[in-house]
Amino acid sequence: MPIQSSDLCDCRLIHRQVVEEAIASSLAPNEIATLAQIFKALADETRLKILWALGKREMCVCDLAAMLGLTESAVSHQLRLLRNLQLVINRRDGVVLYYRLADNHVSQLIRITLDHLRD
Amino acid sequence: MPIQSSDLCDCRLIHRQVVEEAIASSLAPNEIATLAQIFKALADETRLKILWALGKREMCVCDLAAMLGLTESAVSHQLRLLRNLQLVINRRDGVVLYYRLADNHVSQLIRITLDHLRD
DNA sequence: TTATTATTTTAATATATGATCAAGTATTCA
DNA sequence: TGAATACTTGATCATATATTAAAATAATAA
Repeated sequence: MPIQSSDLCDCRLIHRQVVEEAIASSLAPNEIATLAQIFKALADETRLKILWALGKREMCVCDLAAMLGLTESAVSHQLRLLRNLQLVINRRDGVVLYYRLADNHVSQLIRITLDHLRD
Repeated sequence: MPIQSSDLCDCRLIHRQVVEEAIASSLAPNEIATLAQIFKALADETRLKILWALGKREMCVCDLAAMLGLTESAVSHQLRLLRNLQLVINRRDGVVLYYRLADNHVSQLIRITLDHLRD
């Protein structure tokens, strides 16, 4: 089914083949969605600070709240988001929940991006 | 100036030293801000698709709009955001503006993140 | 100059998001 | 059992964001 310029935008389609190739080599919808989710998780200063801190050692919610100067509730909400994306996991010791990174992928991503910024 | 638990959160400060070390090894505010900005740019499906496509070749606004099934205006708004962050640059050829990636850092980031997702 | 095309910009709107407050749950210990 | 502690959850509010529509710019060609 050929691309109809009228379907696509209100200007003349300048480079039809370029558009077709771009569509052909585009990422799968679920890949785009997952990528966006991961980057969204990193696109907030509070979550970045949490992830950076957990990259060094595990911490409980109260410690994170103290570090960030936020309520435990605010931190807990963010941790839930990170938990749902399986970026962090926790272990319980009595009443205390200790959070840590699920793996080192996120740490790596932050570090790589930092390196890019710094030059 | 020592950390006062009353300043920090409404629970007892469980691991004072952990908090102090976390604060000491935290990223600079401007680094956090810039990181968040970069990840925000990547945290949107439209912008991801644009960046992915521009990673292969330069494209004009109309082509991108056609590829995405969006208005040129919507694409132009996103391109301005990416331009402001110096992630993309453009060149003019007559009436047409061709956009391309400013460098390959962003492409790398997306590729690295994709690799992480895939395993 | 005037018309046309490609793009940008401004304003408006609808949705998403982050923090707070208040209430609820889970675990420990007296 | 009941109080205290650590944390979670749900509701609310204010702000941020993505898209659209309409008007404005910029370059070209007639």
